[in-house]
Amino acid sequence: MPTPEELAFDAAPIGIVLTENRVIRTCNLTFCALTGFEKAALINQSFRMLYENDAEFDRVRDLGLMDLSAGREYSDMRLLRRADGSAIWCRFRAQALDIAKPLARTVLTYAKLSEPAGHANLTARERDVVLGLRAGQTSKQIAHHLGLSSRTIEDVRARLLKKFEAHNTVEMLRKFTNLEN
Amino acid sequence: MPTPEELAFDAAPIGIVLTENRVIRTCNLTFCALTGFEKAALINQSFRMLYENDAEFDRVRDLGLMDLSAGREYSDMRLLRRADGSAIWCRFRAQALDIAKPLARTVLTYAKLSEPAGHANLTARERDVVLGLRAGQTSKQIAHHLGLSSRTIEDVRARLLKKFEAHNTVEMLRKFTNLEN
DNA sequence: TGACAATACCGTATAACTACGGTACATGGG
DNA sequence: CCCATGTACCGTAGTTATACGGTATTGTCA
Repeated sequence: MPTPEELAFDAAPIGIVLTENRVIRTCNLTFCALTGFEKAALINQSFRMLYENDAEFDRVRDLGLMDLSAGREYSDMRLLRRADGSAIWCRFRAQALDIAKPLARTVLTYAKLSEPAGHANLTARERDVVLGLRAGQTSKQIAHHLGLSSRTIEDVRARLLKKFEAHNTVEMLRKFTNLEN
Repeated sequence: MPTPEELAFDAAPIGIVLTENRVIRTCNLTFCALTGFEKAALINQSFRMLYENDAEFDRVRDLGLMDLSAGREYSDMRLLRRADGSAIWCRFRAQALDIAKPLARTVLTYAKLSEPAGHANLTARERDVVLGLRAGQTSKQIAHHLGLSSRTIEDVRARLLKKFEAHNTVEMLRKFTNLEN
């Protein structure tokens, strides 16, 4: 009988790995499915097995150390080597448990990159403006907040109205909220 | 003394939530930090508390049902409401534990959208080409595989060389691998 | 040597996003 | 009634990515 935490860990929509000094201590089923390895083939193995060669393995080590040592998460796009030798693009995230010894215990997540991202694929600027609109700000207020011309905000708003096939902001925000109809 | 799975669950670089019929059964510390709520304030509460209003809550329910019922993960970009009333943009992912009853037990993940994404911010097309190059394919072979002109692949390769400040493919792939120097 | 590959340029073209200028019109509140 | 706001157009301009055409040079391998 698994605990709720174990359930969530194993069935999470992304791959999760706990490493100790770059040795895999545990991983979830999603990570096994991503890599194509059995869980037993991963546990207590060096992460080296998921890299092409020693050089690659050595170089990635120092990659996010600065962020991890500062308690920040580290993230990049990288390839995950699968059991059959193929590789898939993933969004990689890492978080250190002890910022004094970042590699002593690290939690890594791998999420397959799908890119089209589905329904509302908003740009960073569009997300800025949606945030302002939801807060009830006028174009001029949003513009001031972002250091832009209010004219530009109106352009972004027009693009948002078009993307959501809405005729006014209220309708757009409603359609945004349910992301469908 | 937490198990390795509990450690990985709590310290994962993304927020993880287990819901049962849209009631939060458990979540990790990262999700608490994202929302600004204490864990005790979230457990056994309806997910409703993380939405602006009932209408929004009702509408998002059916959003990814088709994917979840098919055993696929569902993913979109959405806002997460925080305890202080502010909202942050997240990459949202959902996976059903039982595809017959998708909402009975669902694991949700929330990852803050940072966008610049760090070091090598490759486009989908650039990732296609990197995959081919790593497999030792020539431009013509990659082009054929992607249904494009080999000339276009050469353009993408040129862009990759520029992005990585490399003078040839081998150097580029080396710099790509360690994502730094 | 001759074919093929990679690199390095030249050019064109389209699309999306960003950012700004102007004008016009409707609507609602002080 | 005026002014602010939102919506809807017109325009320009720059960037990036995509996709393709050409040519030229170098280098390697059979």
